[in-house]
Amino acid sequence: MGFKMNIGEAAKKSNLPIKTVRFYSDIGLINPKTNETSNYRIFTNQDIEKLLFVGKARKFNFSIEECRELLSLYENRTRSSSEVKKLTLKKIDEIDQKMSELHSLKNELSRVAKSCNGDQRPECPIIGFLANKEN
Amino acid sequence: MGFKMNIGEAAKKSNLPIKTVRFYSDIGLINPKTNETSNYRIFTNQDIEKLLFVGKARKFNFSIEECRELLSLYENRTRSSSEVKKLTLKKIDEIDQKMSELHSLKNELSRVAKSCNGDQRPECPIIGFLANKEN
DNA sequence: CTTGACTCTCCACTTTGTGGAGACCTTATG
DNA sequence: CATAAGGTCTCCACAAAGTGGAGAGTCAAG
Repeated sequence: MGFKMNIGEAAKKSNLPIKTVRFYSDIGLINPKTNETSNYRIFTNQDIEKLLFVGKARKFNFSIEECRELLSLYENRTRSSSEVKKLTLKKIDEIDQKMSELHSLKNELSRVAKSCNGDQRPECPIIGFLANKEN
Repeated sequence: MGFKMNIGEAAKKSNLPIKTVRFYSDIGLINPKTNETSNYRIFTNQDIEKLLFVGKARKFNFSIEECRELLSLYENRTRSSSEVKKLTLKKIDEIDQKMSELHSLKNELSRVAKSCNGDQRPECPIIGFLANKEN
């Protein structure tokens, strides 16, 4: 029987807002026990581990559903590591995609921004560019 | 008096889904007239211009509220182009920020992915990495 | 007149939480 | 023991930017 704690301490230990911990509990990402009389959630160190895990994975752009998946891999250590790697490589791919999109976005915006003198006169090539049907 | 059309044609001409056009109309980004008897929205070529403008700006990561702002500059040509340029440069800054975030994200993920052999064995350094409190 | 295509409004759902209201529980203090 | 403070509960609403569907009304053609 490990250490038990309420949601406040769980939040502190996992570096997550209380609201977020409650949310993760609501959607079943973690399943803390409940004190039947007080209705308070009871967190174990295992729950904290999971919360830390999720907090980290979320920072790395894994979605909640992906976290759920990773969590099940995390819990079931008999599964192969290839599944985890697959998910991670997919994430890297998505990041690459996003980066190249942002790159061309920036190029186009920089181009029009450069062509705009940014003075008090009303003529603005940015507006013209955005209003143009073509391109 | 220019050409008038219903929402279906407006959507087609602006390359936006009908639902989206209706949504933009609901939030007052555009203000098509309404046929009082049929309750159908009536779009002019001016409205199409605006929709194209917004569609373009949205692609360039301008938020709806920014579009609203740009639209007012677009309508009021007496305003200075410096406001438009300011908004655009802010966008470019945000894109830079996002890109550097994604960059470090990718670096870390690539690092752990490389260290994972991705075979059938349960040991997985990615899981270990994500589960680690530190870092 | 009826059929089919089009449009209307209203509601729900998406994602990942955040904020608040009102009620309940626990602990400490007087 | 009573009360106050602080912690927790559930439920509802909101964020952005739409998307999907239900049920009803409209329009044009055959």
